[in-house]
Amino acid sequence: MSTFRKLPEEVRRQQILDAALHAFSQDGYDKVSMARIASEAGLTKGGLYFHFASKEEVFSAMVEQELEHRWEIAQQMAARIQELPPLEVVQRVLQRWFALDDRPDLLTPTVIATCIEMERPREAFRRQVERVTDLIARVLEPVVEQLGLAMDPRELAELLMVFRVGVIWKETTASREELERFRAMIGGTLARLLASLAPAEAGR
Amino acid sequence: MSTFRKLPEEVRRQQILDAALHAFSQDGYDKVSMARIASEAGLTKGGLYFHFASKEEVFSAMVEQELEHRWEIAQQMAARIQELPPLEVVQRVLQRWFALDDRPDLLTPTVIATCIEMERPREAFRRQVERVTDLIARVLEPVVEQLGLAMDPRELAELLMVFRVGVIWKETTASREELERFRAMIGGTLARLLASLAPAEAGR
DNA sequence: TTGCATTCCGACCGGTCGGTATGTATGCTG
DNA sequence: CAGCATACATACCGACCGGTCGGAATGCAA
Repeated sequence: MSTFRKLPEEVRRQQILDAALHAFSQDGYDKVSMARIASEAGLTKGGLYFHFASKEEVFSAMVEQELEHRWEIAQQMAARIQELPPLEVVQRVLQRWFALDDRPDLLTPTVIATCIEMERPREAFRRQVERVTDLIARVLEPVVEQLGLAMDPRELAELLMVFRVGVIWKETTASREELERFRAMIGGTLARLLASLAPAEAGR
Repeated sequence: MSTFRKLPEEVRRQQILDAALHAFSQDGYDKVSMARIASEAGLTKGGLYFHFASKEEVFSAMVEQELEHRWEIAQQMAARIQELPPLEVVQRVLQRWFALDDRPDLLTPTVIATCIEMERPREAFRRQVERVTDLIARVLEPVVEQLGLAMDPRELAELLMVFRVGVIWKETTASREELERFRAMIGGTLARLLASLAPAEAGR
C-alpha cells in the first residue's frame, strides 16, 4: 500500500542505531522490541532484519559505535583540558569525564548490566575503560610532575574513575541536595589527598 | 498422578524465596520464569501463585528478605569489628562489608538494575544503603576520635562506601591480578588519606 | 469416616517476541 | 523501456511467558 523510500545503506544503518540507542537507553534491552526499534527508525521489523542479523547484533553495534563516539569526545576533552592549571585539571576530570551531556544517557544501570552479560559489548566496555583510564593517566602525567605528587599517574587515574563511578552510583538513588553534598565530600577528600601527596605542605 | 506434599505456609514461602534468590542472582529478572522458580522450589507455577500474587512480588519479597538478612549480619560484624585496633577497623570495613561470601551473590549488576527500576526494591535498597552507612559511621566514630581525625565519621563512612562500590565495579571486568593491584591501590590511598587527617604526622 | 478448608497440579489463555518467508516496490543499468 | 539486484512491507510461525481456573489431592477436625 504505502510506498517507502530507498536509502543508502549507511544512512539506514545509522537511523537504526540511533533509534536503538534511544530506545535501549530509555527502557533497557529486554523491554525494547525489534518492532519498536524498526518503527522509531522509520521502517518495519522485516526491513530491519535486512540490515542486522539479530537483536544482539543491533545492541552490540550500537554500544560499540556509541563508545567510539564518546572516545573521540574524550580525546578532544583531553586536549582542551591539558591547558588548564594543574589542580583544575583534576577537578574537571572528576566532574565531567563520563558526563557527556549532549548524548542520550547510555550509562543506564540496565544497559551496563546487559553489556556485562553479552560477549561483544563486554569486551568493548572493557577496552573503553582501559583506554579512557590510560588517557586520563596521560593527562595527569604533567600535573603529577608539576605538583611533585608522590603517586603514579595511572593509579591516580584509576582513583578518579572510582570516584566517578561512586558519583554515578549515588545519582541513581540520592536526591539533588544529597548528591551535591556528596560531590562536595568527594571533592574535599580529593583535595586533601592531593595536598598530602605534595612534597612540601601545601595546606592553605 | 504424582502426589505432592502439603507444607506449612512459612516453609513453602521460604523455599520459594530461596529458589528466587538463587535463580534471579544467577540469570537476572527477565530471563527467569515463574515456572523455573516454582520448579526449583519443588512445586509448579499454579501452586506458586497461591503464595505470591505476581512475579514482581516474588522479586520484591526476595530482595527485602535478603537485604534484611544482610543487615543482621552487618550488625553482628559491627559488634565484632569495634573491638579491633582503630586502623584495622577501617580496613575491615573496606574489605568485607558488602562481601558476605556465605550467601549467593545478590549484588549482580542485573539484579541491582532491576531493583532501581522497581518501586519496592528501590525503596528497600535506598533504606539499606542509608542504614548501613549510618552503621559504619557509628563504628567509625570511636576510631575517628581515638585517632583524632579531622573528618566527620558519617562522611568517612560514605567515602568507604564509594571505595567499596568501586571495587565491586572493578570485579565485573578486571582479572584477578588486576583486581588485587587495584585493591592495594585503594588501601594505600585510604591509608595516606587517614594519615593526612591525623593531627600530628603518624607516618611510619 | 465424613466433611471441609487449605494447598497444589495441569491445562489453558491472551499476548508478545525474535525471527522468517514471500512478495513487491524501488531505482540503477543497459 | 526491460531486466535485475536491492531494500523494503506484510503476514506469519513457533516458542515462551505471566497469569488464571477448575478440579483434585491433602491433612485436619468432628
